Amino acid sequence: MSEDEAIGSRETELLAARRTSMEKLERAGMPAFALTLERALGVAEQTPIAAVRAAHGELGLDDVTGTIVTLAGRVVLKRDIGKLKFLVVRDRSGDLQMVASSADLPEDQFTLLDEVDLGDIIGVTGRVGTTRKGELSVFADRWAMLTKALRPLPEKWHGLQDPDLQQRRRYLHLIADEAPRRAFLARSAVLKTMRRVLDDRGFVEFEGPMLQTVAGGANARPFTTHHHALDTPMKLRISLELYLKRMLVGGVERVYELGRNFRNEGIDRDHNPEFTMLEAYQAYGDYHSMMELSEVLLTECARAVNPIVGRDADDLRISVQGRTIDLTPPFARITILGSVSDAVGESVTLDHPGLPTLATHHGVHVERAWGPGKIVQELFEKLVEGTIEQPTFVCDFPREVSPLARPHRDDPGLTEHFDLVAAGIELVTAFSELTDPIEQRAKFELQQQMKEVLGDEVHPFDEDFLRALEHGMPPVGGLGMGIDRTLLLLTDAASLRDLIMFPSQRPE
RNA sequence: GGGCCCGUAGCUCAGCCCGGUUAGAGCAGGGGGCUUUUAACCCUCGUGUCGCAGGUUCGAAUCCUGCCGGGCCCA
Repeated sequence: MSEDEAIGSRETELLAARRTSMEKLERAGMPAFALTLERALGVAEQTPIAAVRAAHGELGLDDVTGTIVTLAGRVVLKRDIGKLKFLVVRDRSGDLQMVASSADLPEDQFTLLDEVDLGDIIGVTGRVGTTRKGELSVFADRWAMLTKALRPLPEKWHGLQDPDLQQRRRYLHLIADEAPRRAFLARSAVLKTMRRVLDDRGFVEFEGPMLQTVAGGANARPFTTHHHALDTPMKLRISLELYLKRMLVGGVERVYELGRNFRNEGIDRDHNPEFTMLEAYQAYGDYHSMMELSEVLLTECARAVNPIVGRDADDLRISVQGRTIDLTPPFARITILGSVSDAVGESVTLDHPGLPTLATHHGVHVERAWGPGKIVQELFEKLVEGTIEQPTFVCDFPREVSPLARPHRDDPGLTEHFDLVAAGIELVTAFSELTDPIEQRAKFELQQQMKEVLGDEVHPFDEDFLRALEHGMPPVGGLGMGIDRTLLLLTDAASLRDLIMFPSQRPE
């Protein structure tokens, strides 16, 4: 937006005042946008504010040391007493007060401080000490503008409250509030921890294609686009699975991908059109191996996130939505049929003749095309999933609803498929993977028939994936873990939008 | 898709129920003062699409309808 498009005279006036300050600085020979700290101030390195605090925690009142430091950061508060000015500077590690006295600074340097506004990024060199009230400060010998802010900061006490603006102008939210910074750091900690755990176990990180001609591996509407050079429609991936399995066919026995999936569906507190998933595959493992891996991944991520959100690193009893969730392994193991049986108060099996009636009785709308397995899954989601607080492996999903999992070793009507649920949130889905290409084709065909009957969009399935399976994939355990949902649990956030710095939004 | 709530200055919010001077405050900003402040303080300065459109009325930020944007809950 150019300045003449600014709406409202108040805003125009604020912007004009900052332009005027900028011009005054430059007329006085101080660039409003410095090249480097060294060029501006003659010092190459800033001292992190946390380091200044750590080194000078024991000073009493009115005690100025001989230690010279250089701070660089954003001015977040300014108190001007006339011949004495107090500015609070914020860097990545914390806040520290700068004291500027007309007695210590050259006159032109002191006068130019009038042109420093809240939000400007400055550099300061001076002695570390305390004021008469004991506030740790840097007593400035010289300072320089590093970057002039041409727009004002949000309200200094209440910050940026409008949830829409918090997301659209996340840069301001990050300045005004520590919550988004914690969310950002927690995500980084989770990603780093997952890579460490998997790398230590011999897994190799892989990057599969995001642009695909067939978007498979899940049931979701894809985003579509067009590749001009190939003159062909393309889709953004909805899952990582099918390309990781191709790598297994190719002989990579332990492989994982941490990456973005895209689903062209609704937005709410736990859905965003783009979201981050971990998928990991371990040859010669099965879903029991994946349970152990899930436990390690979740607890290690908790230890990494804990210090960021103010818990002791090893505290695995975390508070989520007012309840205490104990992440200490081993997690509980239940079966989906057992849990649904408990919820309805009678034994539920896949050959239970009254299943549709039972479901309707419990408020589940039953589609004609649904078989018993789908009804059981719906009953589970409606009656059980949200009530599971402590981390629990819900095991042995019906074959009908789990097209990529292998049949259960003890019951061919079920699959070796578990979901890990905690605080009512589904965190992990894992299988003993289906390796039989004939069975896999039959499953895909069944899924398509179901969609046709329901009138849903039918997409062709991935023939090359089936060809790869026909070349032979070793027995393999695989898991998919939602990173955003894991963060929702570990940071006790209210919504995914608090954890995704720039969530999908309507254009401004 | 259904229900409830919100939208007033750059930011944070009053005012709306029960219509009636010229729509207010704090922060930020302009001017002035102040050598120890801690959201500094004191004096002073306001050209706002009261989300948009329509309606009711002598009169609408305020009541009604529709729309747009956002939030929470449910599906």
